Amino acid sequence: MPKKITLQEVARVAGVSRATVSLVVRKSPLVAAHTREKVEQVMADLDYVHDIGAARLRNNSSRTVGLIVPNLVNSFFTEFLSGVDRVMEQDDRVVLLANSHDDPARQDAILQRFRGHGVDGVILCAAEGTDPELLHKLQRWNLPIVQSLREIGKGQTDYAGADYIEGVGLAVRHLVDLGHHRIAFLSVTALTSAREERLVGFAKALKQTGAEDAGIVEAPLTWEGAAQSAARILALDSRPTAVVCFNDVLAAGLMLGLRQAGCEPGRDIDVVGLDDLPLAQLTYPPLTSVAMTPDRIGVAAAQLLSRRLNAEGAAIERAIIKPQLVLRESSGRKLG
Amino acid sequence: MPKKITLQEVARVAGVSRATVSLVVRKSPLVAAHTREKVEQVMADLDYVHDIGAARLRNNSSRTVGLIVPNLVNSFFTEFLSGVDRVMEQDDRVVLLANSHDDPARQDAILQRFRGHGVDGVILCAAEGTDPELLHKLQRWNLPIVQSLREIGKGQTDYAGADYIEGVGLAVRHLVDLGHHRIAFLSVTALTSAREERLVGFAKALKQTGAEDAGIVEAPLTWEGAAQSAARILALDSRPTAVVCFNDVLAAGLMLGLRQAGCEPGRDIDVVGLDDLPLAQLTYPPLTSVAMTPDRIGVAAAQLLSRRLNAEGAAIERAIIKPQLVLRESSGRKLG
DNA sequence: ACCAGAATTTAGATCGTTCTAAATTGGAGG
DNA sequence: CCTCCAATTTAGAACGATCTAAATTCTGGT
Repeated sequence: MPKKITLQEVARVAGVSRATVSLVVRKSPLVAAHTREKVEQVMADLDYVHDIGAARLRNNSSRTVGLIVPNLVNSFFTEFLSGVDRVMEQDDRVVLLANSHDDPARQDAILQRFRGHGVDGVILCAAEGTDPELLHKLQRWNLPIVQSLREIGKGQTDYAGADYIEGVGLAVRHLVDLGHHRIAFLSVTALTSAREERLVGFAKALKQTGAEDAGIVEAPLTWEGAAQSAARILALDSRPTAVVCFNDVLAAGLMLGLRQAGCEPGRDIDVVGLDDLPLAQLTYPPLTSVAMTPDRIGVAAAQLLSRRLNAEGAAIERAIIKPQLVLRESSGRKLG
Repeated sequence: MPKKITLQEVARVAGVSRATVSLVVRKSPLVAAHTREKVEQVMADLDYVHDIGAARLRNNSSRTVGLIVPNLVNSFFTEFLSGVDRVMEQDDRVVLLANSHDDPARQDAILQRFRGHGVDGVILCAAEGTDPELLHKLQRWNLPIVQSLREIGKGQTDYAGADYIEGVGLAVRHLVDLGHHRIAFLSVTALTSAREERLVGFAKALKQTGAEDAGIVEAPLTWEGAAQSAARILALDSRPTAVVCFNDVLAAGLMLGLRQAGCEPGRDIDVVGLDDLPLAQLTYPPLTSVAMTPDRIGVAAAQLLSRRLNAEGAAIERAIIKPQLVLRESSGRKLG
């Protein structure tokens, strides 16, 4: 087993001091051009790798960030993840990924683990039921944090998210434009800021347009759950002519359930989803949805974190991505 | 800014030496019960966090593994990822995630970055076109590696994957059982072991069952590409009565394209996918698919890596997950 | 040739841990 | 009370980098 190549070793071969090699590694302008060249040559020859862990010990920057998501099966989060990764790679940082499974205890454990690994900062999509006290703890730990997609302790940290109030508004206004009056909302049982925001958006849009709230039905966040909720939606006192759904997965499940109940989505009842995941194009009928571009949110979150890592005391900032309505066939036939 | 709590500090407060605290942290049986208790109390009081980076510097184990995937939008990979993460969390390791975007150069850069961060090992889903020489490089670097889902240099490293030969076989046999004779295969353009394996499986299954190869059509790995390939499939010399698809995304796209061409999947032509992603349940008609349980593959890959990290010189091992046919409505009506 | 000041280079301490080898403590047996 | 051995505890040197402050080498101007 050949021994590890260290700064020391490179220095010896290049005939300079450790400190000089260190400067070269960090691309300091202090070192003379010809020395730099020689050292770089030697580094290449010896296949030297800069040990970032050792460096962090001294200078306190691990070029590492933690990312905590509540879930890895929903492609909304994975697209988000993809956006984060892209920016971090560009920034030459590495992403430590962890899945909280929407469990605050697990989330705590993950944060401790990340702390132990010396991450420079964390992007957090808070687990359902997270105690807002967590933010103070992070502050005490001096761990820079950006929240995303879900927010606890509104406005206390940087935040990147989508404008779901506007998103639901787009959906409702679209339906009203088509002539709908009685609109239902298919929500979820999980208590997150994501849910609250959409409900607020729904109420607001109804008031704005004068449409009638045909009822809010809750389902677990799976397509099966949504399929089962179809019956409950069809049984609402004032039967809705259109349904806005918490997200595309629920919308897809709902359409399945509706069709099983003999009610054809897009003809007998209109359905609109939120998020515009790829699957929205593959359902039958293709699903009208409001695009939330999770990858762009991921990019925004990553940029917010980079900014904060570079400028310690920067003011708290929010990046809210504007949603966009994407018309497909689950809604759109003009009504009477 | 309160100064960082270190072993030294804990030792001072507890009235013991640094070394003793270190032993407590690592749960060594050497330390006396009452000392251990006192030290643990102090650690809790001071909110001490074990600096794993510093530890690694001395003992060479970072409790960190790298995971490289070629893609983060395909939910096959994210379920895989989810499985890996679960095992690693249990094992108290942290996952460094990176996306190679199927680009070998980027993949190289990622490996260098991981090396700099001192990962204990890597799980690699090799990018398309990766030079098999890479394996030797990794060996020289002394970096333990497990390949998964895609394999370069067959049999040279641990590998976890699905049995796509058998998977395609299940699909074909199912179709033949239904009475199909002329079966086409919708493949992809990307040159990976994943593709080769399926083509082998297709050829083998045809021979086995005596069914006729109605043609192999290639599409880019997107549902749009697959939709466009529908026309080409319908125009094959010997028009197929059933199509087996590279994966569910292509199958879903294909069904869309077929329907646009006035050909109803599940009635006029049967379609079978591979992978059984969640979306297979949401397409119309619901897609018959062969379940590859990517999360289980992820679990297997993670376990292989753990094993290797614990036992340096272990023999090379392969974990091949058995596929399972899931019947839905895109195939199944008995033919003449 | 000499000197000030800029441009480079460097020695040595330090980051927070673990390792090695040795020191200390405590009991049992004589 | 002393000896010996096992059970604990510890001092001090690593690990591979960066920082500080000081030393050295270059300049050009006189």
